[in-house]
Amino acid sequence: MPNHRKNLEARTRYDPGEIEQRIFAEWLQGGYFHPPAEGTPAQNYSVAIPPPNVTGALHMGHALNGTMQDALVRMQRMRGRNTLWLLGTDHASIAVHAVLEKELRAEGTSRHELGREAFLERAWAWKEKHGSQIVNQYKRLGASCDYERERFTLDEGYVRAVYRVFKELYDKGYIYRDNYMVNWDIGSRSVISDLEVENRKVEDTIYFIDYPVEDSDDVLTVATVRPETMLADTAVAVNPDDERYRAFVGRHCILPLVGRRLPVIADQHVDPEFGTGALKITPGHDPNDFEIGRAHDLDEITVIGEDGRMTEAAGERFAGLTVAEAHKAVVAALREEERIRGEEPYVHAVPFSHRSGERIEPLISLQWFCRMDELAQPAIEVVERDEVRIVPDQWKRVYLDWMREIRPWCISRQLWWGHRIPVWYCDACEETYIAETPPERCGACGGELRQDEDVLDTWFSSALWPFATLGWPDDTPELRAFYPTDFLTTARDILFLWVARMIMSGLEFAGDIPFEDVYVHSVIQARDGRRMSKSLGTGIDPLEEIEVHGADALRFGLLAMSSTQDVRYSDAKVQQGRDLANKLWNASRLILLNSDSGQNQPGTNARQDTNARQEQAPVGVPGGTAQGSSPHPTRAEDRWILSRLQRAIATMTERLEAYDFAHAAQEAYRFLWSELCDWYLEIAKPRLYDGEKDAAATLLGVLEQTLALIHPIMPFVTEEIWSHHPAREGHLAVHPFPQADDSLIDLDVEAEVDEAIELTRRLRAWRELVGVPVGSVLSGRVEGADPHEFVGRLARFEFSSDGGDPIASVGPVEVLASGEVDAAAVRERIEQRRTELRSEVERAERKLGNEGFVAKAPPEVVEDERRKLDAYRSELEELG
RNA sequence: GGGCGCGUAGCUCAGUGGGAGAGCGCUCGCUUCACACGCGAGAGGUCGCUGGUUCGAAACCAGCCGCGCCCACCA
Repeated sequence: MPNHRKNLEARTRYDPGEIEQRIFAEWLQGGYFHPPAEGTPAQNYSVAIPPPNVTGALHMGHALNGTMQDALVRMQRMRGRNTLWLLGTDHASIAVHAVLEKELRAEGTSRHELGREAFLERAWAWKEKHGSQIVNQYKRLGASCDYERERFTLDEGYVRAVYRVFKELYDKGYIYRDNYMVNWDIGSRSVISDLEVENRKVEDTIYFIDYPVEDSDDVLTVATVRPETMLADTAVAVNPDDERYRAFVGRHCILPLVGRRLPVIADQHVDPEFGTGALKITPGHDPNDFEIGRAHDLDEITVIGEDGRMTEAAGERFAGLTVAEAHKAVVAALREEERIRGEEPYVHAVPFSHRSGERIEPLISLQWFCRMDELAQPAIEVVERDEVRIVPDQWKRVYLDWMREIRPWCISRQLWWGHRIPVWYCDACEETYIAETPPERCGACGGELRQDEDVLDTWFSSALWPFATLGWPDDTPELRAFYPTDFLTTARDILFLWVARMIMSGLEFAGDIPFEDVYVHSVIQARDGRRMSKSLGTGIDPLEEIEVHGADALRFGLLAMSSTQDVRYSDAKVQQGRDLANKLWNASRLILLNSDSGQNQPGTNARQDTNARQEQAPVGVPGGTAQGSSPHPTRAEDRWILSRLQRAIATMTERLEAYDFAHAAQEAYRFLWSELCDWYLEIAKPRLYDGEKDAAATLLGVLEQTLALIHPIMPFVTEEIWSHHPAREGHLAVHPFPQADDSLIDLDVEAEVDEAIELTRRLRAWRELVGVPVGSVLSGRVEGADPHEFVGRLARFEFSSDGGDPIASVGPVEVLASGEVDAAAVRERIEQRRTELRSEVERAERKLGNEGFVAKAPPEVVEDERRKLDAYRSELEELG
């Protein structure tokens, strides 16, 4: 592959655009992401991706979430585990309706005009055309999902799973149908669950309205922010202990504008301190009043319809008006009758639809519900016992608090795209059938059956994701091999909507927890700290970032900026990732282009003699602990880098396993940049140029391990470089992941080389501080053995024991006078150093003079302080 | 109303009991044969405020100020 080789020689910049797509295709072709359904869940590693909406485009949340999963999945795959990362999409009822109904509106029609069947045809056509978009975008990110096992929540098999679950829950008595107070979303013309409601602060006006008491001149004044709902009032309630109203309980008010007799009832729920202490009761349009109404067996009147307009029951003056119009009209009418005693501005929380953004209309409606208490109990216990571990654990309590207060879940939706409720009604004899497959005719009377019009809440099917995707309810090889999965990554916003429900359904239907760990990651905000959102225009497109900086750069950046708390998107971190990829590329060029035996001239030795190269190359030791041909080199610096590499491997592995991605990324950066490139490569360069085999072997071994170590977070650049490595046998994606080898950690050698590095640093700093020209070589004298060779080379010093006048000392080095050194600057520097040392000595003396410190601090801390003091004193003494 | 989190260098964030850190930005100097997406050297911080615990507090405790989020049927 001469061209391949030439690329390495010619390109001084890593160019992700050229290679990412090619490499991804190679991975797919290798079949690495498509594991056989063999082995046990304990042996295997599996993750189910949080399924993105079919309508979706990859956003930063996906990118972060996907990168985290990919990093862990790749690490486990490299460790040789049979690894499945299951991918698929969610049918997302409401989102698809939003897209299609917008189209229809633009065409001047509506879904109701079109009809259910034609609408669904259109929805499927839309899905076929656009549904693969987001899947392809995950590929751009480098996500190593099993693209051959892609699932969709409306797949035939998945629908069977949903129907099975519905029927079982119904048979157990958990699912039921009831007329109940629901959150009606005017925007989507459907009921939504409590979790899809978002409370916002709203400035309203609170009106104080006089309700005359029957057969008297008395009035009861009630307070309300929604006067239009008074048309549906069926009682007035007061607190039973409220002396002011005790006499009125049992009497009646006359409802203004309507004339209805309203019983005055006593109920604990009424707060005597709030408003007037008298509460108008509207069971049809207020959740609180609904409860009171049911407790007191009050009439439930509906004056607001599902279309958001006033119904006939509102009376002919108001029927047909929108709620807002009715509000004004009722207030005007009450004014006319002089019933309004007062009004005040009032700020309070008002429910809005999370989806459509419209104000929720609470009303009574016939819907399907699922009782949750019994399902919740085991799901509470597994989290209490940490069988499902929620990380970080503050979210454990949030989960438990919510689960312990769980309420029935309204699962029906007045939409068409989704799982149609598997219930059939016989109009002739009023029989009801709940079945997994549609029954032919009514078993009782032989009459025609009509299926329920509604579909299930999308989250009802998402709740089954970890096992339904593996083939449940059938006993499939996939299910046996990969369930339960290992972990789930998610942002906190779907902890209740999705995570809790998966745990409940996993335990109930698949007989086990769906995953062992739940990692709750940060939310990435826009650069200015606002929420990233399409509607605000604050979104940052991950694909654009990939286009500009490369997938590895984005991946590194996202991991590096991630946290357990919200963080602002950091362009700097993505650039850091890009720079790191480039650094790795160039460091690799240095190593690879100079590690062939014989010719070392970069650019002139496009050798094709691969056999020869392999002979001298460090062959990967089986098991993936390749360390070069000589795992225990004799030179200190070689042993130093190997020792440091083991630490980097250990740290990075540990951080990844702890879901601490930011520190894992930082460790990769630190090791590669600061230790390998800044020091070791500079130290080893001359030996590399000289064709010294030990140096080349060490470097090739370190490179191999470094590439493998970093591959989980930056898969593309590492794979590309690996393709140039002489030890390469297959793709890095399935290369053994490095394991820290403690036998290579050498504390003595680390201390020795660190000391030499520190000396180099000090000499360089000293030169700059006293203004020595960059190019000039200074003379230095050292007592005893010379420092390591690289100290003089990198700091531009020549050491000898010959004579000469010392003009300054830097550590163990006496700097000898020369024309390059300005004596005045040196004196100034010495004075500066003296000041530094004096303050250090003073600080240490003060600390050691504190009796409490010496008596109570741990001895090693005190000892450490003494050592430092001695060192400062002796240096000060040397300076005179 | 209840709960959670945050306030550290100009910016974005680490650091949870023993001398304040990173990246970016800034200053100075370098066309050093891997990389200017680079190399070397620097400047920059009363760790929100007030009290307390401790020999020792950015860290632990209490209160306050500011910001954010979640849950909640006071109309």
